[in-house]
Amino acid sequence: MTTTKKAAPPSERRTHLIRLAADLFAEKGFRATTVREIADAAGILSGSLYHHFDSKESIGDEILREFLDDVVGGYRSAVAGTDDPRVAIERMVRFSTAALSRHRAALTMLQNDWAYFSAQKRFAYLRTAMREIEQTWIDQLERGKRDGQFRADLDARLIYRLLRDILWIPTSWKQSRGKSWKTDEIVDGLLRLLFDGINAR
Amino acid sequence: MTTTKKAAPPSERRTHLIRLAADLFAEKGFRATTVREIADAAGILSGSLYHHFDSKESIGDEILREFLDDVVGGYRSAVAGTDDPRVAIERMVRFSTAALSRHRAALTMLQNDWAYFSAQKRFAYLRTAMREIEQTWIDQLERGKRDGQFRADLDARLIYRLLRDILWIPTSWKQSRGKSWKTDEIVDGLLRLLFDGINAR
DNA sequence: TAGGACCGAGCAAGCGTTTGGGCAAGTAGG
DNA sequence: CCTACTTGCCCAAACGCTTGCTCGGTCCTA
Repeated sequence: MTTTKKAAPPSERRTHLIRLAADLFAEKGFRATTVREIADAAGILSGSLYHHFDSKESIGDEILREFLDDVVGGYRSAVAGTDDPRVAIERMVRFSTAALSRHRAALTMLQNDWAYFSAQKRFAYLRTAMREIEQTWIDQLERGKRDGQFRADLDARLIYRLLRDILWIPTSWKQSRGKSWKTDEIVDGLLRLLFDGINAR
Repeated sequence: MTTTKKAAPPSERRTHLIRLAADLFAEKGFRATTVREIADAAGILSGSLYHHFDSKESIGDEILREFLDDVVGGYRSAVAGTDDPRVAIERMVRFSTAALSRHRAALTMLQNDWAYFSAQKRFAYLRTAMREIEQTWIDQLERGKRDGQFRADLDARLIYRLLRDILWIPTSWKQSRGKSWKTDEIVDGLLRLLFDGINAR
């Protein structure tokens, strides 16, 4: 026996089911979504899901992995091409908003059910990836301080923490009734706020 | 029969139980916390809780009401004393961070279980209060624009949305391992970021 | 005729809640 | 001072329902 029991053969149907599940996770969170709801969305019975997945957690696992791979890869290439921290940060901000809207489900899951996931060994890679992401941000902020481009009294870690959480805020606005902003408007407003603040002059 | 069945007599024990429940809600959210966990924390059986409350929702209701009363009242008196929008906003920011750390449970509940609560008539006051809060912020921001104190191209509603979510971010950092910031550091960093951005000069 | 996709029915565990009763501390009445 | 009754708090056991998941069998397609 050299193979694992169920290594996740990526059939077309399976991929579609994950997308359906992700849509539900994006709105209600992971724990608050039931397997029966997922099955309903797919037009099958809940038990039939287990022909494709060996557990509900496996679905969540795949969604989270895809998200983190995307983000980590994007950040690496964002800082690769330049040594101007302001440029790098703007790239990271723009990439983040795009990536986050691509992975709304992962975001909601991390926000609502972080305690649930991070407590399991199976999801240890969450912490690993988060650490690399944090380091990338801090490196750029510190570099900007040394260059004299950013304020010298800046607490890089504090700013990172704020930014990290700020960046994924607009993602949760998608279905807000009334006027809604385009992604460009949001990211521009955000960048302006980040670099210059709200003061005139 | 002229009185309601169970109008919530505020006994001492009852108040204590609410506090215990709030601590759990603050860490796991409302739906993810079970009545048995609350009872365990109090050293009693789950059924015994129903001597004090008629439902789990009633506990949540009381926590949310207290929070919103606090915030709405605080904002009213924050804008009352001055007609300088920059002063008013700084007051609101400082008051918010204080209030939010006083009501961590309510915050987590609104963040994790907003869809659950806002769908029920019983919690209609949530939307009402939120609307007043939003209007208060927007009024001050618009006033600052007219004064020429804030950038004229500022989207007040967008900035409010960002601020609202940004402000309650640090509250979720309470038990972050490693270095943790004092509330003053956070709010100062936040105010600096808000007004001036991260750029030098 | 073999295999992938699904059904139908059900399981154990966990959920919020109900019910009936026990036990101690107070408060009258004789 | 003893008794009877109320009141506040809690236990023990269970209810009906939902949860994630299992399993044998059936259908369709190739």
